[in-house]
Amino acid sequence: MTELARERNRRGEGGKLRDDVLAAATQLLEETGSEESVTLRAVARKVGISAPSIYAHFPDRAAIVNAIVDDAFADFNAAIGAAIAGAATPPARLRAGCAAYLRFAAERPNRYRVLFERRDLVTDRGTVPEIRRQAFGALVDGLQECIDAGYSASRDPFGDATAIWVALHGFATLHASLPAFPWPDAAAMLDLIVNGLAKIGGPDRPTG
Amino acid sequence: MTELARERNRRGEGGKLRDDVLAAATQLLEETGSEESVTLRAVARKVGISAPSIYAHFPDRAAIVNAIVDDAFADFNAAIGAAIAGAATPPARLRAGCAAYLRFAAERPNRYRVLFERRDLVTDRGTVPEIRRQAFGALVDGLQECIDAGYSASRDPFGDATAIWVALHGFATLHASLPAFPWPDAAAMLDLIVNGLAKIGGPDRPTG
DNA sequence: TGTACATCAGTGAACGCGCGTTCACTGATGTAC
DNA sequence: TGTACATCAGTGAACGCGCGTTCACTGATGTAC
Repeated sequence: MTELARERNRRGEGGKLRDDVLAAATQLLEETGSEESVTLRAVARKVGISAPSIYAHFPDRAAIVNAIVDDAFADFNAAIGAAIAGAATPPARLRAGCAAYLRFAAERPNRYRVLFERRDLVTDRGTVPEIRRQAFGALVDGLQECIDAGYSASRDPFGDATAIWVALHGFATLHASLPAFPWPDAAAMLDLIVNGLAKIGGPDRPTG
Repeated sequence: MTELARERNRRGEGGKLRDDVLAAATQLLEETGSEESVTLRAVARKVGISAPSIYAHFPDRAAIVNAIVDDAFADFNAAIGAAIAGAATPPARLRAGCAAYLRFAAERPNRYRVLFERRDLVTDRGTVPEIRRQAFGALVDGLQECIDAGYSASRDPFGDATAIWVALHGFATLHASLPAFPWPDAAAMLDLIVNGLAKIGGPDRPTG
């Protein structure tokens, strides 16, 4: 990650450059928030190598971006998983997961953008890899838990989880795009979203 | 808008080129969905002029994009306004406005993107122009109407309208980005969002 | 009615830039004998 | 222990591209006399 000066790897350790390239590309993306700014030449400058050296490790530019996205999902899943694990009751777990979602988006907006705001997602072929669906799965499971334990009146956990997701995503992205808007704080927004859409009477209290 | 062949405007009608440039830029943006693709040269090619001619009408590239955004908001406001005007009761008006929001986003996703997904929004200086706040204002008013008429149990129309907005936006953008996801249809989503977040008992029925 | 001229709408070439990618290469490092 | 050599990690120059912007200009059009 040093800029310019960099020692050549020893024989057999050429693979280290791959990690350095990925780290530099990630940093570039987080600094600028723009996928377009992750150019081979910018990455090479940051790592301190020449641009063509990257071809030994990635077939093309798109491969770098793709690797970053999987990394970002891994972080995201870990953050949400940790939050859920730290809460005791089903509704607390649901809330904690959603709170972690908003926290991740607020603290690392450019990393969040990579998850769900990429233009080329539309053209992705085949099925979505498990790593990119994991957090949503946890949301559905969390809501199901709330239903089973009598906290939620939801009769369609998948649909209601989808509604929660779109609201969280909408808040996360608009909040980042329009900071001047008089947003409610994240906790208040979370109450509106979770209570309203997960059909939970009040925080941590059974409904009926 | 003809590609390549284009007759020189008569004297005194040079301003027509401004409209042509704007139309071509808009078309370009709607075709590609990417603001970056609205380059002076691409616009010039589409209009059938040379690139420097644009400078007679716009000081720089950013000015073109800005003009497009205001145009897009005008369309957006008109679509929502018309939908609201066509409904009779307060909750029907609220629903119709939200439905028009999702319809606009679904039918013209790239034009919608221009409204709330621009990266450089963050750097916009000063206050947001009225034209860019109008639709949200209508949403708040619509919810207030529902409260006044006894249809909604909301006690914070501004906050609850914000929650509705983020959910609509989240659905619109994710639906466009991830078409392969098993989305509920727009009407079902609308029910979840409006009923859950506007605190309306059922469609078109007073709550208590 | 004719003509000189100002003005307007738009052109074409050029600038320097950063980009992805290719190609032939260099020079240090480890290994086989 | 010394040395020839294969391999590995990476370089530097070059390609053609599209970009925003500048500059000096052209030629048609309308107007004043």
